[in-house]
Amino acid sequence: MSNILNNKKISETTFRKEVVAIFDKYNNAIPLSIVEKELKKFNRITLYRTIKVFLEKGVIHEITINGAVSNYAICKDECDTIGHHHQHIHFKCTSCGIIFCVEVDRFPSINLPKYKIEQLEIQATGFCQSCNV
Amino acid sequence: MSNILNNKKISETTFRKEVVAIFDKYNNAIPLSIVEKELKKFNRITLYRTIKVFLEKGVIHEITINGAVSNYAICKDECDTIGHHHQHIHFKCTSCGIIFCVEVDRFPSINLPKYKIEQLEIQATGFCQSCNV
DNA sequence: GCATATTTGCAACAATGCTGCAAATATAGG
DNA sequence: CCTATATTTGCAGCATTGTTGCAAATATGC
Repeated sequence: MSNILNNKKISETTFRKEVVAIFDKYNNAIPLSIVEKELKKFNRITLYRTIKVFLEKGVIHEITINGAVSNYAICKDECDTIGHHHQHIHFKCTSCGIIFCVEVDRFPSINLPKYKIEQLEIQATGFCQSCNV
Repeated sequence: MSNILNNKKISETTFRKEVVAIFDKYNNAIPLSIVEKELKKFNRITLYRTIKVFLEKGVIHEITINGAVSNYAICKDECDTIGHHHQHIHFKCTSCGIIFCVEVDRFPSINLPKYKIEQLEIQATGFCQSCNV
């Protein structure tokens, strides 16, 4: 269990460590409402600011599928202040609603003649293993 | 210029026709703020409800990239109450901020062993033709 | 052209998110 | 380990975004 806050040069506070622990506990993306419920002592403003800092510093990344509420997940890859560089797919189960970050062998590449693509984000919806019975 | 409201069995009102005309005018996706500015007589609540109906009936589709404000674009494909079925890519220019629906020759397909994919949404960011100089 | 169904607009409210400022906490240097 | 400085937290208050109930206005079907 590496110290992600130290690694990303973010000062360690009780609150931030607690938030990181919550993200570590889940192996899927979660919305702020879940973070709120898991926090013992919860302050809306501080949470918003924490999330903002985490996003900027590459601790977590944001997943917004189809206008629904944003979900967040720990960045496993080498993300930093410069940017996020994910090569996984965001999968949302239409049955249970959970959003997963799914690693994939070969990440598709796309070429658009008139556009210069710098980042690709692939969002899939369907049924997860638990719901696909 | 087909009558999209009639086709999708939505009653025609002055307001709705005006909103459709605004979407027709742009050949890229636009946020609600632009729709508001283009409307002569603009009522927030009615606009929200109109957008909701248009989304449900498959007149427009929603594009949310990276937690930013949602953009909307006319559905060119066969979308209806059952669902949206797009085979194009959503491209956001990081320079001008405009979001385009870009048709592509072969739309990628992805296979995830543990998941059953029903829909794929591909979002690209980078530079559009105008900004890539 | 009229009766019915749908849509619009108002008031009021709910959820989400941001800012300034003072108190509390963390970090760096000795 | 202790102090000075920098950073973070929490409060009050506000801005934006989106929703609901209800009555008036408008559209549709016959």
